[in-house]
Amino acid sequence: MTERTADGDDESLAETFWAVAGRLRRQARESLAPWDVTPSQSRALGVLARHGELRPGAIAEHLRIAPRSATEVIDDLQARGLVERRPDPADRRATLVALTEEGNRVSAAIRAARRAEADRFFGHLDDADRDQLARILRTLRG
Amino acid sequence: MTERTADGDDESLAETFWAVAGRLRRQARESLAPWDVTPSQSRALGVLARHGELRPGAIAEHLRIAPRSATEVIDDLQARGLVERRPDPADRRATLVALTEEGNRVSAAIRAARRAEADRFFGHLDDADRDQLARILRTLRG
DNA sequence: GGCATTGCTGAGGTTACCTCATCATGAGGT
DNA sequence: ACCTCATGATGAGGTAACCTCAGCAATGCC
Repeated sequence: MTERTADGDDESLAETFWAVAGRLRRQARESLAPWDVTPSQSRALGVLARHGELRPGAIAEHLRIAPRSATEVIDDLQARGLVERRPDPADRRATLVALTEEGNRVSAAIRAARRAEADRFFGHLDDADRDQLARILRTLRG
Repeated sequence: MTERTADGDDESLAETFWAVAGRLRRQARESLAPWDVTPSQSRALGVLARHGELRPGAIAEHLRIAPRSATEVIDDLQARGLVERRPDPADRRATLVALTEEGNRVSAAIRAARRAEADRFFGHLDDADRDQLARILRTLRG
């Protein structure tokens, strides 16, 4: 049985997975607090930092969320002055989203913080386990 | 580079982890649809099925959420007739939550469905990888 | 009998998603 | 030129799953 403080409930892989997800989510939120940026916003910043200016639809694909949801994230980032929208010269229906100066700065800072956070979180694992985990997760990501 | 359909964004472990979480969440929701039960409700049912009647606070601990949040989940389950509350004879402040007949039936059915879902999801992995993953996640769960 | 503590819940808020409808533009046919 | 369908973004509105903070009743302790 091995009851400890808040359980050993283990059971399914999924169960354990969600427990870990919760922990990670809390920690991510906390580690991003200094910039007043939520986890999903920081993911969007990451995509922009890596790929340069993109259309909302493309951002949605990268984040694997619905286009409408990307609009929302972009709205928030724009409100914080971290990104700006400009018309796409190639298609007047479309919009291009790009990091602002500030967005670049914050994005870089966050990148560092996220790395530290990840180290703190995944640091309990040795290198071999971290590699295993990465490989297995990539398989599951589909 | 290896751009495919919706990216290879890989980057951090955390990033990949969330992508997997999203997929798992969607699939869980879908596989529970026949019973009109949400994932978190099904987790609560699981706890009750495993431990028998419990107080809301204890359920919260098992689920690793705030007590107030457990109240909410229990409300929903009660509204669907899957659990019932009764006064705790040992402490009149407290309440005991127990599965109803229906709750037992549904809980069993869901247990099966969840297993099938997990097989579908984690089935892409061979046994060794599944074990690795379980072990590593348990480490991270803390 | 006071007094802090515990167990639960009301009120209200947040995050991160979703679908569906709408509107402008673009691309293709006739 | 015109009509039609597809596409890009967004408005409106909804949901799940959490949270905190405040309040009430019952307990435990001195």
